[in-house]
Amino acid sequence: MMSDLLTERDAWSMANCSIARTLEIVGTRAALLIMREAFFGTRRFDDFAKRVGIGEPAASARLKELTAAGLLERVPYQEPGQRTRYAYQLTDKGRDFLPVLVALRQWGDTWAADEQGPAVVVRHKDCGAAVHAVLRCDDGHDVQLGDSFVDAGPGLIRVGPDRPEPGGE
Amino acid sequence: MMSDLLTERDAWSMANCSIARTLEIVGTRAALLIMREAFFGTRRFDDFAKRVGIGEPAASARLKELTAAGLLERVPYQEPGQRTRYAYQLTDKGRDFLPVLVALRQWGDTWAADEQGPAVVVRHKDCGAAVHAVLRCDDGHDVQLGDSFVDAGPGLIRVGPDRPEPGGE
DNA sequence: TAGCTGGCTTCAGTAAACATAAGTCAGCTA
DNA sequence: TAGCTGACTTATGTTTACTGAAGCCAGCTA
Repeated sequence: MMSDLLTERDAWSMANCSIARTLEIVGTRAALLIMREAFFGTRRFDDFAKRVGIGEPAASARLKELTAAGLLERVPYQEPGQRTRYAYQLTDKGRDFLPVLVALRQWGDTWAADEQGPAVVVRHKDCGAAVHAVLRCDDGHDVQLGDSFVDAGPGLIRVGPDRPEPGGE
Repeated sequence: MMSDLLTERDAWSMANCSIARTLEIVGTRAALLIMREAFFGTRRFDDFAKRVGIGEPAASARLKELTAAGLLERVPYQEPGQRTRYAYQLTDKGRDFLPVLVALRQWGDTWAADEQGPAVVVRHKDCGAAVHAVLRCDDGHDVQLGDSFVDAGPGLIRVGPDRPEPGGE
């Protein structure tokens, strides 16, 4: 679980952290639940507010952020006898967020589940079996928990020396 | 991406939602970044505050919540010539959260990346190849984006009728 | 025993994310 | 043209998550 890199954790900066940068966009409860709803198929403003359980101003703010960030797009639609309206729908960028939601749901199902079982299940279109998020390496191996370690990437910013962590693994 | 269930989305309640329940525990930016640091090997109070970039009161509050929720545990340790101190370390419940962080990092690497590439890479212990979160169904098939749909689970609470979503897929 | 240090807690204030309620506006229907 | 509806926006207030600075306590070292 640990590499030598971690013994010099203070030697690198988190200024360039993909997790932190992702959370700048979807770091609120409401934004993540709006993404959940978008995957459930919700498209209309009022429905987002109602189904996420937030007020309209909050829905407006979060939808605007997610649209500006490119996870959702406003597309015009027209129902017969109605004027043109706009629906919020997932872009490719937004659709690619599904693994995060599946992983969150999966953790909740495992560790914070209701007695009655999960409310919703994501299924594979082809076979109908339940879908899970799993870890896999580029060589194609399944990666079990504890079988991975954190390494420096090309964008790592080093800033100074470090002291060792207590205990060790 | 959509099932017939979604055309009756208002017929089910999200009172029993694993994603929402998970976000009750780790729904803040600081809590998620503390979990990131825990996987990086950080164990001491001051280091969490410094490396996450939050104040000590915020670190204290979030660490207390994560400990109470069982993702972290306070374990005593003693360095030579020092008194007994406590370190925060991941429990099984906390370690099982890794796929969420991998998925978040992966999305950030893809869609909000720095020009220089990612700061850190998670690697497989056995082969050193980079680790990714992928979706797989219980029948063992890889699930591509768009090849899944949302279905009712046993814990679904139905509440009333619905109106159709605009547009359709 | 007097400091020093790590690991917090307390205090006071700010900022962000929310709530509720009311208002606006476009354009279809009557 | 007058109302109605969906989709917002605006106004105001509350709650939650933070910040910085200071204080406290245990126990090791001098």
